[in-house]
Amino acid sequence: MAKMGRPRTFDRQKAVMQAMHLFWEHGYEMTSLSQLKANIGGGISTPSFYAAFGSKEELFNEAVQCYLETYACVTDSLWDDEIPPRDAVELALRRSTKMQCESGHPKGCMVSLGTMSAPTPELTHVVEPLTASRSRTLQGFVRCVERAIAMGELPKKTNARSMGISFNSFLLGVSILARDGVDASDLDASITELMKLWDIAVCQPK
Amino acid sequence: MAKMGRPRTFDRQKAVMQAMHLFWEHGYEMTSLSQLKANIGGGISTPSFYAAFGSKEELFNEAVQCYLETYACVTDSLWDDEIPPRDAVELALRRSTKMQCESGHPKGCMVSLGTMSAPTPELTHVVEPLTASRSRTLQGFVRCVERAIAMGELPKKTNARSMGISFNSFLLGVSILARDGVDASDLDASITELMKLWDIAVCQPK
DNA sequence: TGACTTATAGACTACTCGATACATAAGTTC
DNA sequence: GAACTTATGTATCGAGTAGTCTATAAGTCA
Repeated sequence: MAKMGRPRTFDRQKAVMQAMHLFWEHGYEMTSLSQLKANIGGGISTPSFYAAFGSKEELFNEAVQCYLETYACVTDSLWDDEIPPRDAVELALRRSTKMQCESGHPKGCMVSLGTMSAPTPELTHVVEPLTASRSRTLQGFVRCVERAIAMGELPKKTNARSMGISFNSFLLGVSILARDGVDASDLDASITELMKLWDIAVCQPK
Repeated sequence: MAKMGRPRTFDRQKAVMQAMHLFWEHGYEMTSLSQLKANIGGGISTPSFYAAFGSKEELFNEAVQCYLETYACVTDSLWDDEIPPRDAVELALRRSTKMQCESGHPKGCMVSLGTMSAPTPELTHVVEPLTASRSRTLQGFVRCVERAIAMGELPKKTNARSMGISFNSFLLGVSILARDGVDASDLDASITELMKLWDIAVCQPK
């Protein structure tokens, strides 16, 4: 059974993706309704926008959800117990960095850059999914180190949280460096450096 | 000789500092004139604002200059040739991280977070001093590694740019973690981890 | 004192923000 | 066909944006 009523003149799912790119680029507050409307299906009117998405905030939530289900999956390896923990960490770093430098979408990570997306206290709840995602990624890095300790790959005295924070902080910084135009190859080479942190921890006396 | 004309009712230098804190917290675009006016000397009028500072952009420039001359000095060790290069890197990381977590001012680094401060192309020139400062800090880290290589502390085959990017990316990430409320002690411990990157490079075969 | 200089306060400009009312167009269902 | 449902276009809302105009207050200098 087909849907009733006058059909929409634009592709709603495509519109959410376009909105995601705008929010990714400029953040929540700095992306205006005019921008969003202009970039959806070659330009739509205000009532069409509200009929389709409810409000700017609701569209943002959809856009964030869309990001988390697609681009943000580059760090999924952190929760994959079938991958050796060192590989899981390295894979997350390399995949995320590669994605952040890709062309075809804004540079950097929408989740990381979302820190400055809603600077006022009233808007904290809007970016809550981004905050939660950052927290989850940090936990993912820590988890991999803990898994390596449990497996006996890393010594028991290894400080999992400190190591996790090191990897995570590096990755957060990549968003800013990618925005500043640092080459993907340079960032990838620095991951090779960073992974030595893991290797030296392996050699540490028990 | 005293200054002519009606005296200002607020401390101009203090006002620049207050503006700096606001821009630091919310970024350039997201800090409104109303906020700035309300937070200067217990509240000033619009004409007073423009008489004293010229425009929002000019005040921002002064605020950035103020930041660079004060808080941003935490990384000065990177250019101090009297400090051994490893110490210079560690000092920059620890001082900056400590500063970013201090109370009494916004969390994180104004320069790092400035990436999202002016998301539109027309505003690129406004945040240019911040962009330049980020570039300079990256060069500072690379420079320390190069200095260590020249001194024979690190092997000649060390990739200075990769190592520099690793340290710098970590430090950029600290701004986001500090905003997310990660403890200063946890960040400091992760610096201890990160510095092992240097020590393993020292042990590398020539 | 009077001329000069500077800062102040209140009112106002043109513009953009997110969001809404109302009438109409374009489909499906009966 | 008529009833129903949904999307669209025009016009508009009140609030907030950065910034300006005009008049006045408060100081220094001769």
